[in-house]
Amino acid sequence: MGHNPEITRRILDWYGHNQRDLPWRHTRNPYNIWVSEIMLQQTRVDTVIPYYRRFLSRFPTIESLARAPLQDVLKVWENLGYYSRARHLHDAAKRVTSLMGGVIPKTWPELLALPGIGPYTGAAILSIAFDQQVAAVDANVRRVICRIFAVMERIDLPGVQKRIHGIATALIPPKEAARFNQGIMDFGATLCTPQNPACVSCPLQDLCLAFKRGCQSD
DNA sequence: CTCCTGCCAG
DNA sequence: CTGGCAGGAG
Repeated sequence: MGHNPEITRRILDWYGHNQRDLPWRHTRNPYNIWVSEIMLQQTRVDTVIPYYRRFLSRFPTIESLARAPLQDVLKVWENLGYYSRARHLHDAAKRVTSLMGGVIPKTWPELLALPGIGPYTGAAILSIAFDQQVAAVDANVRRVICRIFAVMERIDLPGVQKRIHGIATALIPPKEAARFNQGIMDFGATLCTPQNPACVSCPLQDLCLAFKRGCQSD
């Protein structure tokens, strides 16, 4: 579909020089990655960091989380908002511990069956923690791809979503899904932003169809 | 599909 | 103060 190794190369290269030093980037522990991804839903990186640290120091393993009373979990989650995320996380930890021997599943259907894990979070865990070749497509990735490939259709149409996902998948370099997914997300979060993207300093400027057409705001 | 949640920009 | 966002649930 949109297989373009040059785009991939430049994103990886950009990421190599510009990646943010975030606590969850120092681990591949699936439980830690999972906690970070749940917290990152609808919540900014800067807000999440202290909660992530505190949560993992209180509940360092999935078993310790599963064992804890919900009230304790909610207490650590206090003021982070979207408390159903904490309830679902706790619920899922109990299921994994009691039904799956405490091992976080490595397959799409098993992961998606856990509460709080949808298509995005499932793909993030599979790629970042388990090195599987799946695209983790969040709002940042959608925006970046729509710009580079000048996807002008309404982004909420299922067919368009499918096409974006196909492009994202085609861009993943062999064996590097973890780095690429995080790279393109960082790229969208810090450079190819919703408003006022930094096109002047963008390493993809000459390949970006939206820039070429002067419509990066659409 | 519609709804939900809190934050944050307008 | 309103409305848009964003990912998942129902």
